Amino acid sequence: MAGVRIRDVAQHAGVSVGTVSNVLNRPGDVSPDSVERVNRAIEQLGYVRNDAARKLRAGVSTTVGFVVLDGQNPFFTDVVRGAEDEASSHNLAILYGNTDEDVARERMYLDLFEEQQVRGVLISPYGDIHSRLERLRARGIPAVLVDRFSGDGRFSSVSVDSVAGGRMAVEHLIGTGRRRIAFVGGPFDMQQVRDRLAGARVAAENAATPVEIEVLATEAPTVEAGVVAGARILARPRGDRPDALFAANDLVALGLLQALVVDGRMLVPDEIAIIGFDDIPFAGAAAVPLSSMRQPSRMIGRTALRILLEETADPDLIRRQTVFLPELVVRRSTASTAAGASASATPGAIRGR
Amino acid sequence: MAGVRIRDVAQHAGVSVGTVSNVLNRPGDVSPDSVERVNRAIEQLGYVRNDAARKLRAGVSTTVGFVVLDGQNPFFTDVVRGAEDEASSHNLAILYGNTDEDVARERMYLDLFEEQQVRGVLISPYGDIHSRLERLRARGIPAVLVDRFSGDGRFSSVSVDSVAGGRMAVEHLIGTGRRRIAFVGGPFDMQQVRDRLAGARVAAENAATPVEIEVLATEAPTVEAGVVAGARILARPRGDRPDALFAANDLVALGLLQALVVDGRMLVPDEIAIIGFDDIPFAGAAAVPLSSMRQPSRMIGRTALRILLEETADPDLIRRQTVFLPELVVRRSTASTAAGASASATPGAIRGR
DNA sequence: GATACTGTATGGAACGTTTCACTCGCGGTC
DNA sequence: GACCGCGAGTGAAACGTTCCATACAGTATC
Repeated sequence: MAGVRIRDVAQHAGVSVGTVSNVLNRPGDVSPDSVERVNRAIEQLGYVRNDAARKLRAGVSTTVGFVVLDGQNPFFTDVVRGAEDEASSHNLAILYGNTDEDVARERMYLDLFEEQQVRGVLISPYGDIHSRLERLRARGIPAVLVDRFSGDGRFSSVSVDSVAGGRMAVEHLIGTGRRRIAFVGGPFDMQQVRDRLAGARVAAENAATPVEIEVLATEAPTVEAGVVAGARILARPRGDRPDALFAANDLVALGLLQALVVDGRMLVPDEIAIIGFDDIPFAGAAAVPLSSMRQPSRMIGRTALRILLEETADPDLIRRQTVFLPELVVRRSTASTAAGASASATPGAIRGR
Repeated sequence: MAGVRIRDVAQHAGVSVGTVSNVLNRPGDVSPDSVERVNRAIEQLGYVRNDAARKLRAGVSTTVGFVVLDGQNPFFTDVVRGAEDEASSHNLAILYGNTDEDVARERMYLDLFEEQQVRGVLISPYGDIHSRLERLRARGIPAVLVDRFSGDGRFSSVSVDSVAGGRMAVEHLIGTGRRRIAFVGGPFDMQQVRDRLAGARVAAENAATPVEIEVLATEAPTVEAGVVAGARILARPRGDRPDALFAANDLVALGLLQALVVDGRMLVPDEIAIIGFDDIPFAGAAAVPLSSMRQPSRMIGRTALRILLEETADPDLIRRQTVFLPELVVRRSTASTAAGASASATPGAIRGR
């Protein structure tokens, strides 16, 4: 179809096929004169390297797979963006797969990527795929876990310290005077969800005055699930409601926010505070600007890809867990009740008429 | 590296290499008995097809490229999701590239995808790449434009009628009693931006009472640019401000919304109405829930991929432009001044205390 | 009984690159 | 002047599939 092969270039430039290949891959080993002639021929004929043949013979791939848990989540699109930046600087393309928390899809993409013989796989895992990843590695395809700590150290990982994040979030809530705190999120087979709750509990236990953490499980960490959970909270008698919500991520928090309106009156932050996790770009633009735990998402992507490349270069490289610390970003959704009046002074705060 | 090749499978199953290949590709042509034996051997040996070799020989690729203008924009992540769904049902993987409105990146990804010999390319173009795409097509790689109408019909395209959308948006604004309308967006070398403005002008001209459309150009269709534009509007004396803003997309609209707060008082919708475009999931969760023109984003992705596959099957297929009509979604950000009091009855509306 | 046909299965060529063992010329060294 | 080493280039094998021409056995047709 394409028509112009390396052989044509060689002929046109008056050199052998091998020399053209050398120009392409190790220009230093070829005389400047030949390099020049070959490059001109490539230019003139519009030659484009056939990656399939290259991959077949050299066994080296120019693509990296990225299996993402939730591609709609701005946090992940940021992570992907970081990985993409790093990848493009190495002339790699990204094979992208969105699992939407579906084990079957996850497996499908890993199969697909294995057939493709990608250079490596970045994955924010959902199901238990350790053995699947081991098999990939046995075939020379390393994997790096993204947004998940690899507890047993079998794989390198890049993540944020969710336990610390959970602790910081709840410490902040307690610091603003909240005492009846609920954790809203799920499913609990997601490591991050468990960790954030665990951190929350640590903060609760360490508090000077006793604090209880109630758990409101959601089916998924999505806006819709947040809305549902918010409605359930509203359905309770007033005195029985929590006075602060720690959402497993910003999507859930945004859903809660949407739901917590009674008779046109927004309960946040005066009756109920909300803090999310991720600090997605939309958190600050929400109905009530959302406090959140910021993750260095692009950096996570970049770092993960870099580690992946190091492991492709040396498969026996010792695994390492990279953990970033999240950063508390305070906005109006956790303004303390006492300071409620002064909240209107907060930039970007919204006071109704 | 992988180790187990089709030859091993053949040996293990006691058939020839050709037969295994037939089982893999045309199981109907092989006796049930052989199919069974081969499949068992594949299972036992853990054989995985080498896609590079397959692609090299058969000349058929199992990946599709998707070059996206702005991967952070939820509209595009939705479109990608739609394409991905369709792709995975054909056992295709998506090579993903985010150009971020950068001509160099755009070209880089097209080069990369050409080397990869993808089955086809889905692209929301930024620069002028018609000739580049023609060349791809000449090499057997068709392309379908996404979110952009192909005026000259050289390529198939899937998009939303931006002119109609712009018209509907401004008609709505006029219907709520606004008269001094500004269009906020840019850059104007983006087709969609131009079209939306053109539609807005049509609505303004058709209005019973004369309406002026002011144009506030932004550098990019982003939240940040929206914030900047909003600040510029605020800087004007009150009487000189528009009473309605039509933003080129929801990101810009969200930025405007963030900026339009004076002394803690939100000017939207009472003094200034805002309507966006795309109806991204976060539009409804914004500070003031955002009216917007909804695009069937997933459907756009699905459709584009389907058309692409049809064109790979028959390259001489006549090009076609698929255009969806956007849908007006009214929320609080365009509540009419007169009806302002009743706005609190709108579900999800937020009234301050 | 010869012929044609059908359903299966086979072996080997071909896809376009990379890589490796090799050749060739040339200048330097003993 | 024989030998060595080196830089530059060559030619052919190999990567793991797919596909095609072919073979073969069995059955239907005349």
